[in-house]
Amino acid sequence: MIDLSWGCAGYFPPSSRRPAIFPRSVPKTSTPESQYLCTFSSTALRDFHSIGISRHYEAHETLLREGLPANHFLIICSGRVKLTAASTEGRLLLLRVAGPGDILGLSALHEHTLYRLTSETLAPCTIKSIPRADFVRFMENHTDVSRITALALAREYQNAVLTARRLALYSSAAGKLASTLLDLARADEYDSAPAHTNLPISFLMQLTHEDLGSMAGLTRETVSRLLTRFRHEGYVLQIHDRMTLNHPLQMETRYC
Amino acid sequence: MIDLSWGCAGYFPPSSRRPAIFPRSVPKTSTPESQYLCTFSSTALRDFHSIGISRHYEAHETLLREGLPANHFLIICSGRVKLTAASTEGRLLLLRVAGPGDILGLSALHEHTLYRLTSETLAPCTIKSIPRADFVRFMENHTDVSRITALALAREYQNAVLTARRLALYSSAAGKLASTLLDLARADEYDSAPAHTNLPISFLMQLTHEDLGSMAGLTRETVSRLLTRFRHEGYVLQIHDRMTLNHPLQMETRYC
DNA sequence: CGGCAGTTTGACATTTTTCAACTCCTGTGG
DNA sequence: CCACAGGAGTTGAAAAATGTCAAACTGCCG
Repeated sequence: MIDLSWGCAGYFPPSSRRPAIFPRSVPKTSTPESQYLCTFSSTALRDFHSIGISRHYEAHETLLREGLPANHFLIICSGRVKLTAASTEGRLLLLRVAGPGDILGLSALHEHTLYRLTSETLAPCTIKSIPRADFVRFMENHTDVSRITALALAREYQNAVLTARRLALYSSAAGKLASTLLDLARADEYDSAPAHTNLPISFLMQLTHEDLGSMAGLTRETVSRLLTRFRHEGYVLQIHDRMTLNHPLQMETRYC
Repeated sequence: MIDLSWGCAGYFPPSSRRPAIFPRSVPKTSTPESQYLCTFSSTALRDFHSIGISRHYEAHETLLREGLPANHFLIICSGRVKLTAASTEGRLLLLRVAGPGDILGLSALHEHTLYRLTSETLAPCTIKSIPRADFVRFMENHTDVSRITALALAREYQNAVLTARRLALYSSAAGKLASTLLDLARADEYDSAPAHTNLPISFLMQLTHEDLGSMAGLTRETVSRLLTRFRHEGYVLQIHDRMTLNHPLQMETRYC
């Protein structure tokens, strides 16, 4: 019998006052070709529960810290985790918000390296921690785990490239913010559909202006100003936590 | 007998007038634990030559193009390749210069995706092209290939994160350029040594100001101005193609 | 020698950051 | 129940920095 106590159910606690949950939808169908560790699609993963230690974390706890030796992999079973990099002066870069099935500490694939990102829970989380050596052995014994890990890494890589792109290529603040919003919306709405339609996209915006600034490389005030501008221009409609991008394509061609 | 025609010798053609080669030193010792496909350390790689097609490329040819379907992996056997992303207005982001042993097109790990970067030869190159499906099968049959690919991906990931960090966290142009130079120097000098000493670091700077600008997210003119400033302040010494960072640590704390 | 690619420098314009003040909302504790 | 503190969002004005445009300089190669 497969241990499902790691179940990656789609349930998330009601959003607290402090926003900060950016929901990436859980894969709709758990196909046999699943890309996520916690979905247990493969028989090879049956002994997944035999390694590592699972733990529950409260919101706003730090899991990994940038600069410390990378000796563990963490697998998110439930909850949301913020991945950031910090500068000495307190400036932050928010790379992404990870969810169930995501693997943290992938830097640890290389021996004797340091974590490059800090990860911090946004909501209560269940997270499995696996020592580097164990996970590497686990990977080598199970082709599937290997594949799933590679895919996770590839996702992280793509995301990092996208972030770098955004920061470097869009010289204007408006471009950076617009591209950030579009990425968030598309990541949320379609988890796989690549088609860029011009239909309005609606999604739960649970990041603060400050968080958005950290993603786009802007200050809080600039984000605020730009959002009101986008609103006036009809690109953005926001009701409470729900943000709608009315003309995604126009917005993209106009600013990006 | 192992086919060594893919040999990743450390030979690079004399630098052409147009600089642009950023030499990352080839791993000094080919340990049994080698991290590079082309070193043939593993017996499992003996049939590496049986798949894919090898080809020679001249300088300034385009190998992969951003936005096209990702259906091949390329493995650099010799030469240098520039990885860039472009915006619609012609702005460029130079993510890194890849060398022998590096794998291009890693986006292709996910099915039905597009290349996210354009790769372009900087010098004459020998490059092996492997269709997606073949390489994936190859990976699944050989644990070592799988491991090496994962490590390559992890390197790309780290690099992308570093780039994003640089672009987002160092708000001043000086910070961005300084960090770029430090990264280049350290990647060149020590391929593995993580120790950040304060000894002068000297390396072959074969990137144009424009290339540097593309890495740091700055314009050519700004790079020029900053370099003269660094020179006056004694941080940088440049004789022809050889650049020396005299006080790496001071430079880092001063600007980064 | 001419031409080209890369570099340097100046003046200027534009943009975003910075600093500061103010509002709104929520959760807490008296 | 109310007052208050604190986080988040908004807005304004001024400052600082980089981007833009333009022109001249350098060294190399044919």
